[in-house]
This record gives sequence, structure tokens and C-alpha cells, in this order.
Amino acid sequence: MRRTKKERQEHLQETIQANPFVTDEELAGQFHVSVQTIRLDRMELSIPELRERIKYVAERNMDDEVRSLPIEEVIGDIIDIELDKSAISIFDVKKEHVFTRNGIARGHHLFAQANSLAVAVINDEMALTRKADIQFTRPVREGERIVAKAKVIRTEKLQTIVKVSSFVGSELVFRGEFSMFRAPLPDKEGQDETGN
Amino acid sequence: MRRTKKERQEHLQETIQANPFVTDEELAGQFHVSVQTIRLDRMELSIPELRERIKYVAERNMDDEVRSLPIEEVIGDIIDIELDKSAISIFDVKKEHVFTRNGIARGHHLFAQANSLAVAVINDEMALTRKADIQFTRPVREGERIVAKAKVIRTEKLQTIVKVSSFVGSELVFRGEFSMFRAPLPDKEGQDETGN
DNA sequence: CCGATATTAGGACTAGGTACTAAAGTTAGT
DNA sequence: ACTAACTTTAGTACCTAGTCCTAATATCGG
Repeated sequence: MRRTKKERQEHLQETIQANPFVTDEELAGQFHVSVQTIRLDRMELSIPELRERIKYVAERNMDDEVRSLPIEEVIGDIIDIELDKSAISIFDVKKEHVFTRNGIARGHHLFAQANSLAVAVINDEMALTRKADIQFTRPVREGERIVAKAKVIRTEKLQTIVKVSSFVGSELVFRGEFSMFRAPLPDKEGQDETGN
Repeated sequence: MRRTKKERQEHLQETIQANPFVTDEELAGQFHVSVQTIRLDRMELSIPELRERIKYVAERNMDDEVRSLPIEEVIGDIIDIELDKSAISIFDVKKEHVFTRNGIARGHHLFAQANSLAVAVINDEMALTRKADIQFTRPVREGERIVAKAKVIRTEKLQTIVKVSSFVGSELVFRGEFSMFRAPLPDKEGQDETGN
């Protein structure tokens, strides 16, 4: 049996923190006091009622949802390109590209920039990534500008090897070797009669 | 003025989707119908009441909180996770994920799903991708659902190897081995003195 | 015009509260 | 031991955002 009011209130705070979905009635049961006592406690601790708590949690979630998805169509701006030879793009790391926890850019954005560039440099109707071997050599932070440089290493029948190096200033932050599948014309062997 | 019931219900669905925090009364005002009509509509469309909707959103958020890294930064929906062991996520390929040219999903989306999953599965404050070795084994098309399965292979001091395999149905479409750098967050002299 | 469908109105009830008053129970101080 | 202060419990009225149900109108198509 919990004894003092203070102890109970501390415990209450923790309990609600851990599980905001608990009703006063449930809490009253747990602490062997009346619901009124729980309510007084909540007031003294300025803990809002169940519905407000839930709403608060939900609202935080909604904020995040808005900025969760987008990897834009074109990742980075291509500033120079010589088809089947080389290409350069830049990409500015903004708030939406980094982990909120530590401000470090999420890897897939660096990958996306590099991969997009590898696709763009190929002078064919179709270019698909088959394989990639990549390394993140230094974390990139919000506000930094990444310059990606792609270089076509060699081309075989249906395959092209592209190397991409990304820099922030003079520092290498990412390096990747992409094996791209290329095809002159989309010979649609698959039916599209489904409409989509 | 909206005319048919059907139109109104479609609009209703979208409205609630966009903002789950709206009450029947507000909706009735917006659509120039009575609250009862809104309630009938909700029933026909099996849209739960405001509080249930909020709760649902909040619960999704709580699930996230349990994990070390916030889920909103994950590409795809995590449907199962066992920290430091394995995780599964799904990702539906939509129009915005494919090349308009050929309807094939852009590689970086598959990468993003897999990489996110590799990050999520790691039970530490910080997880960064250091290296990845990936293969795209089959093109993925619009409308297909990708199921990514991550498996933690081994953990060393500061490094964890995660293998991710992505499937459409039973077909392997992507495979990757991620070398993740992990670390407990650089200190945070947290002040939780919320006494006021 | 009739019948079906759609809309509106109203009442009874619910959960999970707030706000308030009032009565007890408990504890401390002298 | 006795009073004052604090703490807990009880009970009432009221609130929101609904559910569930019945019944009365409106509107539309054949």
C-alpha cells in the first residue's frame, strides 16, 4: 500500500507518462483510492484528462506525418552532364532530410542523389539499377551542400558501370559503384491492359 | 452545394482522412447537412467516431515511441519488429515512385525502404549506414506491394550487419547487406524537472 | 401520385470527464 | 485530548461527442 500523498503522486505521474491511455477509474483501482482522489492529484500535477492526453499524442503524430514521405522526383539539381561520360549534381540537405534525433542526413537521400545521377548519365531509353556497392564515409548534416560526381567507367552490351563520389566541400561523404542495366527501347513484354 | 449522397460521402471520406480531428458538428456545418446525416454517412462508410480516430492515430504513435528511432522517419509501414533481431515492412509502389517512361519503380525507393528498416531494427539511439551492398533482382511496377524483411546477422562493438530481402509476392526483388554504425546518443543532459 | 430512398428531429443512454459542495477521516501541534 | 489543517471520499449537476433507436418529413424516380 502506497502511503503518502507525495509518493502516490510521483507514482501517478510515472504511470501516466508510461501509459497515457489509462482512465482515472483504472488508476483509482491500481492505487486503491477513489477516482476523486486521482482527479485531485491530476489537477495538482496539472495532468490533463485522458482525452486531452490522447489528443496530444495524436497531434504530435500528425505533424510528423506531413513531412515524412517525400523523396522528390529528381533528387538534386544536375548542373553538368555529358551523356555516357560524366555528370554532376548538387543537393542541399534540409531539415526534412535529416534524422530529428541527431541532425544527420538519412542515407537514402545520398543514395537517391547518386542513383538518380547514375540513371541520368546513361544515354538510353531505359536504365535500371541492378547492383550497387556503396559507402557512407562521413555523416552529412543539415545545411550542407552535397556535390555528386558520376563517371561512367565502362559499358558492356547491356550493362554500364558508373562510379559516383559525393562531396561536401572537399570531403568525400559518399562513394558508390552502380551497375546499371540499359536497354535501347522499352520492349514491353508485360501487358498493361490492366490500366494500371 | 454538394448534391448527391455519393458525392458528399466521397468528400467526407477525404475530409476526415486529411483531418481526423474534425467533429460531426463541424462536418455538418461544412456540408450543410445535419449531424445525423453525417453520422449515417460515417456508419455507411464505417468511419469511427472522432475519439476512436484520435486514439488510433495516437496509438500508432505510441508504438513508435517504444522503439529507439521514431517511425515517422521510416519509409514503408513497419508491420513487425523485434529489436536487434528482425523487422518487416511493407511499401506500396504508387505512381509517384515509378519512372513515367516505363512504370518501373525507381531504385532509391527500394533502397530507402530497406535502409530505413535496417535503421529501425537497431536498438540504439543512433544508427547510421556505413556501407551497403545491394542488388535489384527484378523490376518492381506500380501497384505492387513490396515486403521487406530485415535480419540482424551479427553485432560487433559499434557495427551491426543487417541483411534485407524485399519481395513482391514470393519473388525476390531486392537484396542488400547493410553495415550499420551504432552508438548511444552523444550525451544529453536531460532536464525533466517539469515541476512547474 | 406512389413508393423508395434520404434527411432531419428527438429521446434515452454512454464514457470520461469538469466543477463544485459537503461530509468524513487523518495527522500534527499544543 | 482537542482543535485546526489537511486529505480523502461522496454526491450532484453539467459537458462533449458520441451511440442506438424511432418517427416524421423531404426529395426523387418511375
